[in-house]
Amino acid sequence: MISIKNKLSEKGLKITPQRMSILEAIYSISHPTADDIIKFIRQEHSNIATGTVYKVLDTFVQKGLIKKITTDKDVIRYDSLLTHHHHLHSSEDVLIKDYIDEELDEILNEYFQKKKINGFKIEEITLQIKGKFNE
Amino acid sequence: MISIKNKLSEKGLKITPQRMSILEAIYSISHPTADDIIKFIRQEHSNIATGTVYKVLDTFVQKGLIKKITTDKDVIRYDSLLTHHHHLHSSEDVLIKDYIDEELDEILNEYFQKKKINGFKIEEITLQIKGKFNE
DNA sequence: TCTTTTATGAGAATTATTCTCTTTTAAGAA
DNA sequence: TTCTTAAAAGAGAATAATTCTCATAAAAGA
Ligand SMILES: [Mn+2]
Ligand SMILES: [Mn+2]
Ligand SMILES: [Zn+2]
Ligand SMILES: [Zn+2]
Repeated sequence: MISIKNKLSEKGLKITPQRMSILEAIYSISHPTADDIIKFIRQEHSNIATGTVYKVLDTFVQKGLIKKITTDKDVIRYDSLLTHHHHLHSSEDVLIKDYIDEELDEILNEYFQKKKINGFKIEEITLQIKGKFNE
Repeated sequence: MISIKNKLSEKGLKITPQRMSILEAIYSISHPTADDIIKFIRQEHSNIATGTVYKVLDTFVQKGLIKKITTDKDVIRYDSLLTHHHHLHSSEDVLIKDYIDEELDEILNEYFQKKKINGFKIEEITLQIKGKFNE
Protein backbone atom coordinates (compact mmCIF):
# COMPACT_ATOMS: atom_id res chain seq x y z
CA MET A 1 0.00 0.00 0.00
CA ILE A 2 1.00 3.54 -0.63
CA SER A 3 0.45 4.40 3.03
CA ILE A 4 2.98 1.82 4.17
CA LYS A 5 5.54 3.31 1.82
CA ASN A 6 4.66 6.76 3.05
CA LYS A 7 5.16 5.76 6.63
CA LEU A 8 8.65 4.56 5.83
CA SER A 9 9.69 7.55 3.79
CA GLU A 10 8.21 9.97 6.30
CA LYS A 11 10.76 8.62 8.73
CA GLY A 12 13.57 8.81 6.19
CA LEU A 13 13.78 5.05 5.84
CA LYS A 14 14.61 3.32 2.59
CA ILE A 15 11.69 1.40 1.19
CA THR A 16 12.45 -2.30 1.02
CA PRO A 17 10.12 -5.27 0.57
CA GLN A 18 11.23 -6.58 3.96
CA ARG A 19 10.38 -3.38 5.78
CA MET A 20 7.02 -3.20 4.05
CA SER A 21 6.17 -6.80 4.96
CA ILE A 22 7.18 -6.30 8.55
CA LEU A 23 5.11 -3.16 8.91
CA GLU A 24 2.13 -4.87 7.28
CA ALA A 25 2.53 -7.81 9.64
CA ILE A 26 2.55 -5.55 12.68
CA TYR A 27 -0.64 -3.91 11.46
CA SER A 28 -2.25 -7.32 10.93
CA ILE A 29 -1.32 -9.07 14.18
CA SER A 30 -2.28 -7.90 17.65
CA HIS A 31 0.78 -7.20 19.79
CA PRO A 32 3.03 -9.65 17.93
CA THR A 33 6.38 -11.05 18.94
CA ALA A 34 9.25 -11.02 16.45
CA ASP A 35 8.53 -14.67 15.85
CA ASP A 36 4.84 -14.02 15.14
CA ILE A 37 5.95 -11.54 12.51
CA ILE A 38 8.44 -13.95 10.95
CA LYS A 39 5.80 -16.69 10.70
CA PHE A 40 3.25 -14.29 9.24
CA ILE A 41 5.60 -13.13 6.52
CA ARG A 42 6.82 -16.61 5.65
CA GLN A 43 3.27 -17.95 5.14
CA GLU A 44 2.66 -16.07 1.96
CA HIS A 45 5.70 -14.22 0.93
CA SER A 46 9.29 -15.16 0.60
CA ASN A 47 11.78 -16.09 3.22
CA ILE A 48 13.14 -13.40 5.48
CA ALA A 49 16.15 -13.55 7.76
CA THR A 50 15.37 -13.43 11.45
CA GLY A 51 18.20 -10.98 11.99
CA THR A 52 16.59 -8.65 9.49
CA VAL A 53 13.31 -8.76 11.36
CA TYR A 54 14.93 -7.93 14.69
CA LYS A 55 16.99 -5.18 13.14
CA VAL A 56 14.03 -3.64 11.33
CA LEU A 57 11.84 -3.83 14.44
CA ASP A 58 14.54 -1.99 16.33
CA THR A 59 14.72 0.66 13.66
CA PHE A 60 10.96 1.07 13.68
CA VAL A 61 10.94 1.52 17.46
CA GLN A 62 13.76 4.09 17.21
CA LYS A 63 11.90 6.02 14.54
CA GLY A 64 8.63 5.89 16.45
CA LEU A 65 6.76 3.78 13.92
CA ILE A 66 5.93 1.16 16.56
CA LYS A 67 6.27 0.67 20.30
CA LYS A 68 7.60 -2.10 22.48
CA ILE A 69 5.32 -3.59 25.04
CA THR A 70 6.28 -5.59 28.06
CA THR A 71 4.73 -8.73 29.45
CA ASP A 72 5.79 -11.07 32.19
CA LYS A 73 7.28 -13.45 29.66
CA ASP A 74 10.83 -13.12 28.41
CA VAL A 75 9.71 -12.11 24.97
CA ILE A 76 9.21 -8.65 23.60
CA ARG A 77 5.98 -7.71 21.88
CA TYR A 78 5.35 -4.85 19.53
CA ASP A 79 2.46 -2.46 19.18
CA SER A 80 1.30 -0.55 16.13
CA LEU A 81 -1.09 1.65 18.08
CA LEU A 82 0.88 4.81 18.64
CA THR A 83 -1.64 6.99 20.41
CA HIS A 84 -1.33 6.80 24.15
CA HIS A 85 -3.12 3.80 25.60
CA HIS A 86 -2.95 1.08 28.18
CA HIS A 87 -3.20 -2.70 28.12
CA LEU A 88 -5.42 -5.34 29.58
CA HIS A 89 -3.35 -8.42 30.34
CA SER A 90 -5.04 -11.76 30.86
CA SER A 91 -3.95 -13.39 34.09
CA GLU A 92 -4.83 -16.77 32.59
CA ASP A 93 -3.21 -16.74 29.18
CA VAL A 94 -1.16 -14.53 26.93
CA LEU A 95 -3.96 -12.32 25.61
CA ILE A 96 -3.38 -8.58 25.56
CA LYS A 97 -5.99 -6.00 24.59
CA ASP A 98 -5.64 -2.29 24.04
CA TYR A 99 -7.36 -0.09 26.55
CA ILE A 100 -7.96 3.50 25.51
CA ASP A 101 -9.37 5.83 28.14
CA GLU A 102 -8.91 9.55 27.76
CA GLU A 103 -10.92 10.35 30.85
CA LEU A 104 -8.53 8.26 32.91
CA ASP A 105 -5.51 9.89 31.26
CA GLU A 106 -6.95 13.25 32.14
CA ILE A 107 -7.29 12.24 35.78
CA LEU A 108 -3.73 10.94 35.86
CA ASN A 109 -2.37 14.07 34.21
CA GLU A 110 -4.13 16.28 36.72
CA TYR A 111 -2.96 14.13 39.58
CA PHE A 112 0.68 14.22 38.59
CA GLN A 113 0.51 17.92 37.78
CA LYS A 114 0.01 18.50 41.46
CA LYS A 115 1.82 15.57 43.00
CA LYS A 116 5.40 15.79 41.82
CA ILE A 117 7.64 12.75 42.21
CA ASN A 118 10.78 14.10 43.73
CA GLY A 119 13.89 13.55 41.64
CA PHE A 120 11.96 12.18 38.70
CA LYS A 121 10.54 13.71 35.55
CA ILE A 122 7.62 11.73 34.14
CA GLU A 123 7.57 11.10 30.42
CA GLU A 124 4.83 8.53 30.05
CA ILE A 125 2.49 6.57 32.26
CA THR A 126 1.23 3.21 31.11
CA LEU A 127 -1.16 1.03 33.05
CA GLN A 128 -0.84 -2.71 33.06
CA ILE A 129 -4.30 -3.86 33.97
CA LYS A 130 -4.20 -7.53 34.87
CA GLY A 131 -7.35 -9.57 35.12
CA LYS A 132 -9.70 -12.06 33.54
CA PHE A 133 -11.53 -11.79 30.24
CA ASN A 134 -15.05 -13.23 30.61
CA GLU A 135 -15.94 -15.89 27.99
CA MET B 1 17.60 -15.79 59.71
CA ILE B 2 14.58 -17.10 61.50
CA SER B 3 12.26 -14.84 59.50
CA ILE B 4 13.48 -16.23 56.20
CA LYS B 5 12.81 -19.73 57.43
CA ASN B 6 9.41 -18.66 58.64
CA LYS B 7 8.52 -17.21 55.28
CA LEU B 8 9.32 -20.51 53.64
CA SER B 9 7.47 -22.70 56.11
CA GLU B 10 4.47 -20.37 56.15
CA LYS B 11 4.07 -21.23 52.48
CA GLY B 12 4.59 -24.92 53.11
CA LEU B 13 7.97 -24.96 51.41
CA LYS B 14 10.82 -27.14 52.59
CA ILE B 15 13.66 -25.17 54.06
CA THR B 16 16.81 -25.59 52.00
CA PRO B 17 20.03 -23.55 51.96
CA GLN B 18 19.41 -22.70 48.32
CA ARG B 19 15.94 -21.33 48.96
CA MET B 20 17.18 -19.33 51.91
CA SER B 21 20.04 -17.84 49.90
CA ILE B 22 17.77 -16.95 47.03
CA LEU B 23 15.25 -15.26 49.27
CA GLU B 24 18.02 -13.35 51.06
CA ALA B 25 19.42 -12.28 47.69
CA ILE B 26 16.05 -10.97 46.57
CA TYR B 27 15.77 -8.98 49.78
CA SER B 28 19.26 -7.55 49.25
CA ILE B 29 19.12 -6.57 45.58
CA SER B 30 16.67 -4.13 44.05
CA HIS B 31 14.53 -5.77 41.38
CA PRO B 32 17.12 -8.40 40.49
CA THR B 33 17.26 -10.67 37.46
CA ALA B 34 17.85 -14.40 37.94
CA ASP B 35 21.44 -13.75 36.94
CA ASP B 36 21.87 -10.99 39.54
CA ILE B 37 20.74 -13.47 42.16
CA ILE B 38 23.09 -16.20 40.95
CA LYS B 39 26.05 -13.81 41.04
CA PHE B 40 25.12 -12.54 44.50
CA ILE B 41 24.92 -16.02 45.94
CA ARG B 42 28.13 -17.21 44.31
CA GLN B 43 30.17 -14.29 45.70
CA GLU B 44 30.12 -15.50 49.24
CA HIS B 45 28.46 -18.81 49.47
CA SER B 46 28.72 -22.00 47.54
CA ASN B 47 27.88 -22.76 44.00
CA ILE B 48 24.27 -23.03 42.99
CA ALA B 49 22.81 -24.47 39.82
CA THR B 50 21.16 -21.94 37.53
CA GLY B 51 18.27 -24.33 37.00
CA THR B 52 17.69 -24.38 40.73
CA VAL B 53 17.51 -20.61 40.85
CA TYR B 54 14.97 -20.43 38.06
CA LYS B 55 12.90 -23.21 39.56
CA VAL B 56 12.94 -21.70 43.04
CA LEU B 57 12.05 -18.25 41.70
CA ASP B 58 9.11 -19.78 39.93
CA THR B 59 8.01 -21.51 43.10
CA PHE B 60 8.31 -18.28 45.07
CA VAL B 61 6.18 -16.44 42.53
CA GLN B 62 3.56 -19.20 42.63
CA LYS B 63 3.47 -19.09 46.41
CA GLY B 64 3.29 -15.31 46.49
CA LEU B 65 6.63 -14.79 48.21
CA ILE B 66 7.82 -12.52 45.39
CA LYS B 67 6.45 -10.93 42.25
CA LYS B 68 7.62 -10.73 38.67
CA ILE B 69 8.14 -7.36 37.13
CA THR B 70 8.34 -6.52 33.48
CA THR B 71 10.71 -4.24 31.67
CA ASP B 72 11.27 -3.57 28.01
CA LYS B 73 14.23 -5.93 27.97
CA ASP B 74 13.88 -9.66 27.38
CA VAL B 75 14.80 -10.48 30.94
CA ILE B 76 12.51 -11.00 33.88
CA ARG B 77 13.08 -9.16 37.13
CA TYR B 78 11.77 -10.04 40.56
CA ASP B 79 10.39 -7.92 43.36
CA SER B 80 10.35 -8.61 47.07
CA LEU B 81 7.97 -5.76 47.87
CA LEU B 82 4.61 -7.45 48.06
CA THR B 83 2.36 -4.58 49.03
CA HIS B 84 0.73 -2.99 46.05
CA HIS B 85 2.98 -0.46 44.35
CA HIS B 86 4.11 0.90 41.03
CA HIS B 87 7.46 1.42 39.33
CA LEU B 88 9.48 4.30 38.01
CA HIS B 89 11.43 3.14 34.98
CA SER B 90 14.38 5.16 33.75
CA SER B 91 14.09 5.96 30.07
CA GLU B 92 17.88 6.27 29.92
CA ASP B 93 19.15 3.19 31.70
CA VAL B 94 17.92 0.10 33.44
CA LEU B 95 17.11 1.68 36.83
CA ILE B 96 13.79 0.82 38.43
CA LYS B 97 12.45 2.36 41.62
CA ASP B 98 9.45 1.47 43.68
CA TYR B 99 6.67 4.01 43.73
CA ILE B 100 4.14 3.70 46.53
CA ASP B 101 1.16 6.03 46.41
CA GLU B 102 -1.97 5.10 48.30
CA GLU B 103 -3.76 8.29 47.36
CA LEU B 104 -3.33 7.42 43.70
CA ASP B 105 -4.50 3.85 44.31
CA GLU B 106 -7.58 5.23 45.99
CA ILE B 107 -8.33 7.40 42.96
CA LEU B 108 -7.88 4.46 40.60
CA ASN B 109 -10.05 2.20 42.72
CA GLU B 110 -12.83 4.75 42.77
CA TYR B 111 -12.52 5.35 39.06
CA PHE B 112 -12.77 1.67 38.15
CA GLN B 113 -15.56 1.10 40.64
CA LYS B 114 -17.68 3.30 38.44
CA LYS B 115 -16.18 2.72 35.02
CA LYS B 116 -16.45 -0.99 34.34
CA ILE B 117 -14.41 -2.46 31.51
CA ASN B 118 -16.84 -4.54 29.59
CA GLY B 119 -15.94 -8.23 29.44
CA PHE B 120 -13.02 -7.88 31.81
CA LYS B 121 -12.61 -8.32 35.54
CA ILE B 122 -9.72 -6.29 36.94
CA GLU B 123 -7.43 -8.02 39.41
CA GLU B 124 -4.56 -5.59 39.69
CA ILE B 125 -3.48 -2.30 38.18
CA THR B 126 0.19 -1.47 37.97
CA LEU B 127 1.59 1.74 36.60
CA GLN B 128 4.77 1.79 34.59
CA ILE B 129 5.95 5.34 34.98
CA LYS B 130 8.69 6.02 32.47
CA GLY B 131 10.90 9.07 32.78
CA LYS B 132 14.21 10.55 33.82
CA PHE B 133 15.83 10.48 37.24
CA ASN B 134 17.52 13.85 37.92
CA GLU B 135 21.17 13.62 38.97
C1' DT C 1 17.13 -43.82 62.13
C1' DC C 2 14.29 -44.87 58.08
C1' DT C 3 11.44 -43.75 54.37
C1' DT C 4 9.49 -41.06 51.09
C1' DT C 5 8.88 -37.11 48.71
C1' DT C 6 10.78 -33.28 46.99
C1' DA C 7 14.73 -30.49 45.77
C1' DT C 8 19.14 -29.86 43.68
C1' DG C 9 22.97 -30.37 40.35
C1' DA C 10 25.01 -31.00 35.94
C1' DG C 11 24.63 -30.33 31.66
C1' DA C 12 22.03 -30.56 27.40
C1' DA C 13 18.30 -28.37 24.94
C1' DT C 14 15.42 -24.71 23.62
C1' DT C 15 14.16 -20.04 22.81
C1' DA C 16 15.03 -15.23 21.99
C1' DT C 17 18.10 -12.12 20.40
C1' DT C 18 22.43 -10.21 18.60
C1' DC C 19 26.49 -10.14 15.85
C1' DT C 20 29.75 -10.70 11.92
C1' DC C 21 30.61 -10.66 7.50
C1' DT C 22 29.39 -11.08 2.66
C1' DT C 23 26.21 -9.99 -0.91
C1' DT C 24 22.44 -7.40 -2.56
C1' DT C 25 19.75 -3.49 -3.42
C1' DA C 26 17.47 1.19 -3.03
C1' DA C 27 17.89 5.62 -4.52
C1' DG C 28 20.16 9.58 -5.96
C1' DA C 29 23.74 11.27 -9.31
C1' DA C 30 25.44 11.38 -13.70
C1' DT D 1 18.95 4.51 -18.02
C1' DT D 2 23.14 3.30 -16.01
C1' DC D 3 26.41 4.02 -12.28
C1' DT D 4 27.73 4.59 -7.60
C1' DT D 5 27.53 3.97 -3.00
C1' DA D 6 25.64 3.85 1.44
C1' DA D 7 22.52 1.19 3.62
C1' DA D 8 20.02 -3.10 4.08
C1' DA D 9 19.44 -8.00 3.97
C1' DG D 10 20.94 -12.78 4.29
C1' DA D 11 23.28 -16.79 6.33
C1' DG D 12 24.71 -18.64 10.01
C1' DA D 13 27.43 -18.48 14.20
C1' DA D 14 27.37 -16.58 18.81
C1' DT D 15 25.35 -15.19 22.99
C1' DA D 16 21.86 -14.71 26.50
C1' DA D 17 17.90 -16.29 29.05
C1' DT D 18 15.37 -19.97 30.36
C1' DT D 19 13.73 -24.76 30.55
C1' DC D 20 14.23 -29.60 30.68
C1' DT D 21 15.93 -34.34 31.86
C1' DC D 22 17.49 -37.42 34.78
C1' DA D 23 20.57 -39.00 38.35
C1' DT D 24 21.78 -37.87 43.17
C1' DA D 25 21.04 -35.61 47.56
C1' DA D 26 18.70 -34.14 51.37
C1' DA D 27 14.53 -32.32 54.08
C1' DA D 28 11.05 -33.71 57.21
C1' DG D 29 7.86 -36.56 59.16
C1' DA D 30 7.16 -41.47 60.79
MN1 LIG E 1 17.69 -13.09 25.28
MN1 LIG F 1 14.25 -17.08 26.47
ZN1 LIG G 1 -1.53 -1.71 22.39
ZN1 LIG H 1 8.97 -2.94 43.25
